[in-house]
Amino acid sequence: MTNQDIAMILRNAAAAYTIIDEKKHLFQIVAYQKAYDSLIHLPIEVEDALSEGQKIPGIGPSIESHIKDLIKTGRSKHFDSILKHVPASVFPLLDVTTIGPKKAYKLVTALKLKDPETVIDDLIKACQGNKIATIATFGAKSQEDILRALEEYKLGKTKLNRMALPYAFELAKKVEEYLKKGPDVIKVFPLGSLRRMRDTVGDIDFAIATNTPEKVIDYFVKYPGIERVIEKGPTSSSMLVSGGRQVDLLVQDENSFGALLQHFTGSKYHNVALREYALKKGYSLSEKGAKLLKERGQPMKAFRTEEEFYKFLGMDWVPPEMRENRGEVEAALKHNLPKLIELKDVKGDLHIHSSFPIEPSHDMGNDSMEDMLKRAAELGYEYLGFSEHNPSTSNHTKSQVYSILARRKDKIEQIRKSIKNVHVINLLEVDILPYGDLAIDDKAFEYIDAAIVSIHSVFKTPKKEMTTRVLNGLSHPKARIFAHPSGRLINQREGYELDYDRIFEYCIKNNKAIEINAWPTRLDLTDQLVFEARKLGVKFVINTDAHATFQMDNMFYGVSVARRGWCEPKDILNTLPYEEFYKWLTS
DNA sequence: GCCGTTTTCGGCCCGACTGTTTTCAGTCG
Repeated sequence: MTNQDIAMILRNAAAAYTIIDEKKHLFQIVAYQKAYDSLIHLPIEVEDALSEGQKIPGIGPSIESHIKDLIKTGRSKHFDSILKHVPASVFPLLDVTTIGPKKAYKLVTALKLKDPETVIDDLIKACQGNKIATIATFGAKSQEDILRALEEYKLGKTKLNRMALPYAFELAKKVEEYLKKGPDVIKVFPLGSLRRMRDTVGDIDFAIATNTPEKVIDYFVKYPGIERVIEKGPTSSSMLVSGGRQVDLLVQDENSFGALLQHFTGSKYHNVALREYALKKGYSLSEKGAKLLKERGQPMKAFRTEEEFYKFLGMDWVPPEMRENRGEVEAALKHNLPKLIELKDVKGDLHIHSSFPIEPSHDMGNDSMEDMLKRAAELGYEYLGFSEHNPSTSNHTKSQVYSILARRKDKIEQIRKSIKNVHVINLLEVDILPYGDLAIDDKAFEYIDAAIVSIHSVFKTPKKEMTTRVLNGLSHPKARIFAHPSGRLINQREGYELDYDRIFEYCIKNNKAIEINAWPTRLDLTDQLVFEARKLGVKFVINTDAHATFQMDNMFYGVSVARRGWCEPKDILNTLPYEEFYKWLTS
């Protein structure tokens, strides 16, 4: 049973309780939803976490015992007894936007839809047959809305569908440019998971400071790429834009804009933690500001900036990337938040594919070493590491591999003489083969300073063997960096399975680094695992894996992953000056 | 059912928008 499977059972149990008796089960519902969220974001398998006695947020003794039943037997008496009160056809509808547990239940019971496999299509037919409008509390308009939601669901717009961060960035940029030109727009900020730099983003959220909200919202829904208005009120609005993506807008005056920024940046659980803390201090927080609870009629305390908002609570300002309720609230109260790494701290990029004709095992870079170095200088780097893929071993004899690498070494020596403003490091991205051998032999290693090692084949290897494979690959003295460790491609490919605890332990013990790969659809290692690894003391290198000069600008995505993992400069080896970094690399 | 920020017992965020209602329920973020 996967984390996802178990999470869905928790979500369904919460929905079932909502249907059965929401008031009676209010706090179990919240608890199950929290546990669901926690499992969805858990970077390792829940089975492993529990068997090692790891604490998972939102999972206490009761839920833990039910999960253990599920893992052991595939069933849980407890969840079965909750779920049996509700037709199974309710649950698929929960992924459809605008449909929650209550509506789903009303619909499937009123229409006698029993089959979870066909419930979506059955409901579409019911809408087309005008069967919804006659159900109590439904009407013609809600029938129309449900039909549209179902059709959009069929096209891929579900509650779970999220886009990779870089696509969200591109879309947000377009909308932001439009919004900035709006009437009476004082400030525009993209917020939500985009501002927190999550690897995937659901909706694109914006906040605008203005003194004429109606005008701004009218302007918002005239966006040229709009498909339809989802909702439109006096202070907020949502629209669907082409491509089926949702853009949300909140609007507020400048004087209380700080609270709005804070609110709309989230995350939900960060905000809940803040508000629960404030309640104990006697204040109720919202996007409007802070209200003193005991003195009714008192004006709302407004905040112009986020800094003022946090300061009011006795907290330091929390960088958006940290707002996931992973302990940042406590740290901000104690004034000991980490001083997170920033883009300007990065002094070099070590994973660069140039167009040097290395006749590689995989793809080649587009631009010359000289061009890549020119860009490195513009970015203010002290050093750049070339890490082309190793020469293909199926198309070359060993001696051909040596001679290619010898030519490459000569080329690098030559460049080192002519280009003095950036230090050049002679690396190579070497495949870890299915049984853990590296793709090139010891003699070939003599032509390079050190190697990045990574997996590019046979992804479906069982966890234990995959872990051994990686550790074998890393055991070579010149193998110093484990690149894109999970192999995942966002929305395209799940990563392979690894025993990360063993990998992290090995890296710490043997002075190896884990790469944070900044390739926009990789963002690998993932931020949750960076968070765990950093706590243990793992060191990282942030690399772009650039195959062209412009891709070297992706470094900020990698820095964001590191920031979400609470990394400070000391955790990231390529913040070291050249001499120190090179010393580590070749030690 | 979870959790520890005045708490191991007694709390549990807050508000906007829509549709079908004549005062509210449901969904969302």
